[in-house]
Amino acid sequence: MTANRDDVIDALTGKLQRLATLDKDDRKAIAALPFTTETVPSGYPAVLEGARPARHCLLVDGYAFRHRSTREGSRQILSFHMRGDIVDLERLMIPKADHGVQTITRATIAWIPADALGKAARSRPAIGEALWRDTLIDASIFREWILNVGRRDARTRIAHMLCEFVARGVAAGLGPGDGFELPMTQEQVGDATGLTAVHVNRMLQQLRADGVLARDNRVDRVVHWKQLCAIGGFDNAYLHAAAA
Amino acid sequence: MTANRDDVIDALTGKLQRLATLDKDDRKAIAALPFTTETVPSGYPAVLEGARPARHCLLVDGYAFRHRSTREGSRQILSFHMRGDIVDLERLMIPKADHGVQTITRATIAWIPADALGKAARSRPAIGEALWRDTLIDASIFREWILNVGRRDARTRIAHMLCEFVARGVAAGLGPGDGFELPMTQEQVGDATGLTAVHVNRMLQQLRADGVLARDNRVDRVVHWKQLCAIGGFDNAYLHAAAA
DNA sequence: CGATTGATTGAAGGTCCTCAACAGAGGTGG
DNA sequence: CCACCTCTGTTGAGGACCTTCAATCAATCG
Repeated sequence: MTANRDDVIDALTGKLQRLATLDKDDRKAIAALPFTTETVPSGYPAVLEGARPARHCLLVDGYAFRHRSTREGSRQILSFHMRGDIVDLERLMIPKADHGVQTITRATIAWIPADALGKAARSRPAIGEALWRDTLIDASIFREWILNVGRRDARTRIAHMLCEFVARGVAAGLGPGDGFELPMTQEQVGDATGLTAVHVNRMLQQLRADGVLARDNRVDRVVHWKQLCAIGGFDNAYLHAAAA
Repeated sequence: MTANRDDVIDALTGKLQRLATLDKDDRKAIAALPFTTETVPSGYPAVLEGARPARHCLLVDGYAFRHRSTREGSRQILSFHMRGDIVDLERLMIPKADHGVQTITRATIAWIPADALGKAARSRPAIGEALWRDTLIDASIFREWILNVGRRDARTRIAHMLCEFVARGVAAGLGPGDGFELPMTQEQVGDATGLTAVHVNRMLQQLRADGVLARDNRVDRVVHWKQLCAIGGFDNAYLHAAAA
């Protein structure tokens, strides 16, 4: 959990080279990026809705999510994030945050000054391309979530969301699919899927009974990822090989 | 409905200059873009899911939507589109279409070769910026739809979706908010909101009884946009002034 | 002019929500 | 070091929102 400089650069380089072909100078430009690191507890509001921070939030360790709320105050989680993700990349072009970011677990964050990242994107085309592609894959994931929340029943919906989470975690090098630990609470699963925590609880119990999840030590793990994908109707094409 | 060259350039320039400051050379580059136009009937599948077309689809007249389906075949509409929208911009960076595009009404389409658009985006930074910003606003709209489908009840949800549609139509210069004509069928409203056509029908009748919509000649119109926004809890901030 | 599309209505039912209570783990403060 | 509180998960009962199925009607289309 300690944040050394190499680890931060590794996280970012690893992510970007999955998105575009980087040459030596691109890597140098990434390694030259200024940043400051910070370790924060779970539930930490890294970006506030409506703010205009002049820095970007790179997640180096731990998990986070983006969220928005209705007028009445019910919360919707929009995406989950993990190592290597810049959780507020859209502010390269849109200064005002239209949603918040919060950590799920204790997390290590690297703050990158907005102008430095923007400059890298502009001066190194491959970096700009990687970042743009990242935002486009983000959008593709949002589209899948609209489908997920709009048209799948609770069990399928939860399974699908978890499959994506694992697929992206595997791509980020956080471990194999089978055995992957799920860090989010049942309430967070509910907020991500448009369900109540109570109903999520009952569906997770079904998934455990089906043998695709297992809970021990107060933590759920995926024990049969392939079957979970089958239950969720998960097809990773929409991740566009950013999580192959 | 006839597609003359100026009208196409107008549609695209009008859209892009809402997204970035364009100078004379930028405008020239836009005006120099090659394209072919086509007028297609309603229900025309402009882009097929899974295809890799080498051209972009600029909507010059009429309406369209993007859609995805679950394994079981239920369809979800992901966004609506209108004059000036390039409905498949993400393929600048992502070659394979992960969703389809279909017209709602008879429509005029301008097909722009992918390499020409990509070249314009790269050689003219302001154009690249406008296009990137457009995709990011797109993503912001997707996020709002996740919230809409996940956390609002049927009546509010439909009202919100219609408010956005009108707001974007007004921004595109298609008319004033009050009196704005809704071109989509009730089934399409259902597919966009994750509801059945039957329930949409009942909710629309409520909205008519509330005096915010009126149907005549088999077409619904918004007659009290401001109140519709109030019902839908609509706040246009997430459109980021692309539709002020 | 039959067939199709879109809108409408009614009845019945199911998925998911709301409300409520409780248990266990962990953290906190006296 | 224990009492207390909070957070997360769990269970049960009842109900509401929305779906499903079905039939009808008007308008458009080939």
